[in-house]
Amino acid sequence: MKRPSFSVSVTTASQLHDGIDRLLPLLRADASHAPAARALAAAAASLRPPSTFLSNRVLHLLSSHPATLPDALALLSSLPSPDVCSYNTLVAALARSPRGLASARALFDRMPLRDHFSWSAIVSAHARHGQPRAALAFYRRMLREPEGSGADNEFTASSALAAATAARCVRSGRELHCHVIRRGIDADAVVWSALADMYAKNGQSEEALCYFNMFLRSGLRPDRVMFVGALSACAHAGLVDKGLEIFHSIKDEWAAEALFEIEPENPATYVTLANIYASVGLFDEVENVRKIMESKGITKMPASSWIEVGKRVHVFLVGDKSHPRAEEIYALLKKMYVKMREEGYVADISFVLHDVEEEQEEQDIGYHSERLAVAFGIIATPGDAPIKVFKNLRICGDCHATIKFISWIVQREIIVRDSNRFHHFKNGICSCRDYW
DNA sequence: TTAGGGTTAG
Repeated sequence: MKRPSFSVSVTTASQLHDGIDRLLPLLRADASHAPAARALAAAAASLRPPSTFLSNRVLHLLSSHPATLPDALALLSSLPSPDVCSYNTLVAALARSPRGLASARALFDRMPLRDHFSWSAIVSAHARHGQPRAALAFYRRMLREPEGSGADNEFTASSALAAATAARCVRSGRELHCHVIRRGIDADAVVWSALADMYAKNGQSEEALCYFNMFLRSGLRPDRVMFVGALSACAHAGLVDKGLEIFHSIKDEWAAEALFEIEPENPATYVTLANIYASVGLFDEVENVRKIMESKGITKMPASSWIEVGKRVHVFLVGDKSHPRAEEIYALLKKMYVKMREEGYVADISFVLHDVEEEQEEQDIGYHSERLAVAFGIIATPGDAPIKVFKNLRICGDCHATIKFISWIVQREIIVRDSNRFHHFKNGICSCRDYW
């Protein structure tokens, strides 16, 4: 396979910055870009006047792959007075490398000054390298030091929580949880994930799932780490149904996003995604999808249904009242709904995308175009003829259930051809047997 | 004015 090529022929600072931006992802993925990174570093070193910002970015570049990490260390020791940011870059890079903990620690100890970046790097370094108690000790030391109390934030706290979990130290974990609340740094997605993981492993699955719900309530999309936490909470507590529900929502989210790669211009792609968001209560995301469609000028075809009566085609939209016999149509549907309720039927409003009051939702769904067409068919055609309705989009689940019911009440055969297939409704049963 | 730090089953 052809590799993206990269050549260095840069002179100005802005060109060097641009070069770093382009080279960083390449080097991360592939050590064969190491020579290019070294050439860029050499060019940056010869730049006059020297720039601290640029040399720190070069440090970041070189430390992004184990192959050039020694170059980064050499560069650091060649700098006359490396600032706190230069040190932090290397401490974090060493902490990421498999055997770099001792060197990270040595460098941390040598630092003339430390800030919250330094502390979170050293705490997470120990947690990551299987030394959670040392990580907690660093966190406590940080809180004691004059420079350290200001360094206590979401980053250090999430590392400390993970360390308490790894150390199986329930008491430290609880203390940290209280501490985080007192400090007001508990409104953070990564802290939530760390807390969820901690409670899942403490055997408090309900508590763990609270954090998953926090993601949903706050309109944030749970990321892969949160999903892992929520699923393992379910696994530990034997919450099979809840676990499956979460699992399916992941699979649906992944599939819908893959659709954008394949068919970014197809309105159905957006509608599918919006439906999935709506089904898990992420109404902010539903609204976002709508806005994206609007900004791209992608419009969804409005749903319409039609029926041929007396050599004329009668077309209906949702909530349509323009038909001359609209009053009779709505009266008939209302009568049907009363009967349905008597039979214990409850409208399934999950098919409505908007986050509005429930009653309004029931009304929206109650007058979908296919029902209007079916109702018109009942009042406008003789009692023994089948009612044939067409719809440009797929029939909705609640309409499907309703038309089944209507076919039973009025004892008429109703045929609905939607964008996917034919549905033959007779005696309260559909030919698709509810599978379509 | 920039840049550097966090959470993870099986």
